[in-house]
Amino acid sequence: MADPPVTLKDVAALARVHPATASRALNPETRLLVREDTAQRVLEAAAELGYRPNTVARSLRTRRSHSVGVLIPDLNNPLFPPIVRGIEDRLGEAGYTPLIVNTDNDADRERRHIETMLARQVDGLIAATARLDVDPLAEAAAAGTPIVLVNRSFEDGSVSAVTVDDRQGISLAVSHVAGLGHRRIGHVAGPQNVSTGHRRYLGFLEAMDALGLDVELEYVSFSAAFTETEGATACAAVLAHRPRVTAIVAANDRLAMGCYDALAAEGLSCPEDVSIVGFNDMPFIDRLRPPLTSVRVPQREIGTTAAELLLAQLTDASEPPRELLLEPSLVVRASTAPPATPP
Amino acid sequence: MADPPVTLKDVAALARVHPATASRALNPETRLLVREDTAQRVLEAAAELGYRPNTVARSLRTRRSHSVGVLIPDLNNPLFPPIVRGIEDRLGEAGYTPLIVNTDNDADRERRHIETMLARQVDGLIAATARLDVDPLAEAAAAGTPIVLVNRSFEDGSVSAVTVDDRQGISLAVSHVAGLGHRRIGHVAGPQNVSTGHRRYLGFLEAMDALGLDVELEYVSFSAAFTETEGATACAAVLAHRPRVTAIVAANDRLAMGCYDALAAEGLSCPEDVSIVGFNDMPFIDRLRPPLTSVRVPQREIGTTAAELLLAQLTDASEPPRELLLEPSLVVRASTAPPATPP
DNA sequence: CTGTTAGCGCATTCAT
DNA sequence: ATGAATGCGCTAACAG
Repeated sequence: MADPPVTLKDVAALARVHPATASRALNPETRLLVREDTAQRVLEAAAELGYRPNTVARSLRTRRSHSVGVLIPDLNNPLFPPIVRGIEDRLGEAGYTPLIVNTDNDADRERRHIETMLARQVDGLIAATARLDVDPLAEAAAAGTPIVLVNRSFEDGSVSAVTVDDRQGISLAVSHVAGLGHRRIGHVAGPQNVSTGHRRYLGFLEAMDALGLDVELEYVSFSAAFTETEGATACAAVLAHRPRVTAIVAANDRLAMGCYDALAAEGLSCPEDVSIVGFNDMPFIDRLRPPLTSVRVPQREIGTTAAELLLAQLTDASEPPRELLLEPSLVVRASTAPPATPP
Repeated sequence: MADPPVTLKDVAALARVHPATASRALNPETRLLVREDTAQRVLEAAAELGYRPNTVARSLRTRRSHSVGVLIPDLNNPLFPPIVRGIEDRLGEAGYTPLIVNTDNDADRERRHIETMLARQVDGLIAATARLDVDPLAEAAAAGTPIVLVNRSFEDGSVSAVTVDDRQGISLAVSHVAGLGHRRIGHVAGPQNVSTGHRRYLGFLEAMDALGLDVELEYVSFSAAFTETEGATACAAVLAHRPRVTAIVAANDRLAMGCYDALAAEGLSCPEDVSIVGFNDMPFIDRLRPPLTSVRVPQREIGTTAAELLLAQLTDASEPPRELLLEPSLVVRASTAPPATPP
């Protein structure tokens, strides 16, 4: 059942060498220090015994765990799994293991998780959490832990970050509906204490301005969370204003779904009465009625890029922090159409 | 920047005790062995220095990593994140950390991941992977690693498992449409080399039989994967047969979505011409047109239960393997209705 | 109740 | 090219 695990010493004994030699032979980095044939003997002995190096012991000795903490708000949000996959795949290539946790964007949870991760001697952190107020991460960063932020950044640029160009994304959305002929364009904004919510709101103002369109304050409504019900509430507020908007850019897909609900409640239809654009291009969003036009973000690439940045820092501690901006794109579907002209 | 980390020895020195005493004072389990006031002194010293126990060193000494490997086919499949959350939350309460990996149901990937996890000295494994053929897990089980299977089980019952009662789930679906008056009921089955696909197919045959309904072989079509396109293909095959089915039970929601496509391609509508039932009750499936009737699986509970079973084994090695069957339920929405009676 | 001693498995000096 | 010695940080067994 549970045989005593095979250790380096066992391998060394079978190969009739000193454990130190076995260690050198087994480690690709140091194999050249060992004579070819003895190295071979060690390898064979290891294979025969089914030797599996004890990563824990190695970490204790080398002070590198080859593990990375990954902080995610909530894996149930379909936005994150692809990012996590990207991180996992890239880290895996480099021999690193991710420790994935959900923080629910809760400062306490986040702090506890960071604490246990540091106790587990993670070599670095990748954080996709989005609080702008309280921030346990900043402490870890200050303590010298290599960190890469995802979808957000620190004001002072002291920490590496990979973000999507939210402003450009919103600009794509606004330009699209403007190009269809819409002039009264509303915005169902996300919560402003979340970085994406805030940036997309700013992006909306900018984009409208750049196109020479006026932003009616009544055409902008803020939601308290990225949920359908919040989206519906905010959208209803926008729809109440006259003359009514003919297009709404939502700060994300779930808010956009809420917009669908609000339209339905008003007896309006999309895109005939109001065009809707979402953000994120969630899985299955193309199966809504109507299929949602949405800004696509390169989620997997976000993950691989973040891992890449972190690996660079882990490999070379002198690597300076870098901020990368990834490009979104627009996926046009059936929720947007030219505005109806009064008969 | 990177101060030398605070060790137990530092704490002991400040508290003017031996490191072993400090260790005892810091560990809740052994604190009672230390006099109240000295324990207090140690705690204060630890707090003052910001001591953080080195989990790696502890693991090496105690031979317990307090970590658990979690093998998931693919986090992008919305079925799994809730399960993972359940696992994470329950394990976390007990002081365990999950190591989550995606296997893509690929035997090689799975084997590699298991290998690195064992090298990292995980105390046990939770596996939600579903291959019925090749199986790297069995080896680990044989080697004495505590394992809990999710959504599948070994034939011999030698390993703990928590599964959903697929047969009952399908039975709920079949009974529902039968209760609406349907008699010609089809099944878009999943791949038969995946446990859920196979069990749901058997469940369909059983349920039909139990209701005294005949299974026309032409009303059953097997898909090669749980995807929309496969579902559409399989569904088209079923629809081709005359007299046409009036209801279809799909082996999961994505296949059901494919059924929607196939119906649309035939100019048929749901539920007027054909009722459709899915399985899993995926997020946002209620927002399809029509909202899909589906068998709901208690995903989070699957996770917590699996964690519970594993913790029991970790706490007491003599704990025998147990197989738990969780109950699904039916969520009725608008994709099912009584069959149309010919005018 | 506390100090002493020892060693978990490994990688890295330093000798030879 | 290999062996010997040492210690990463911690906890368990044994004294006292």
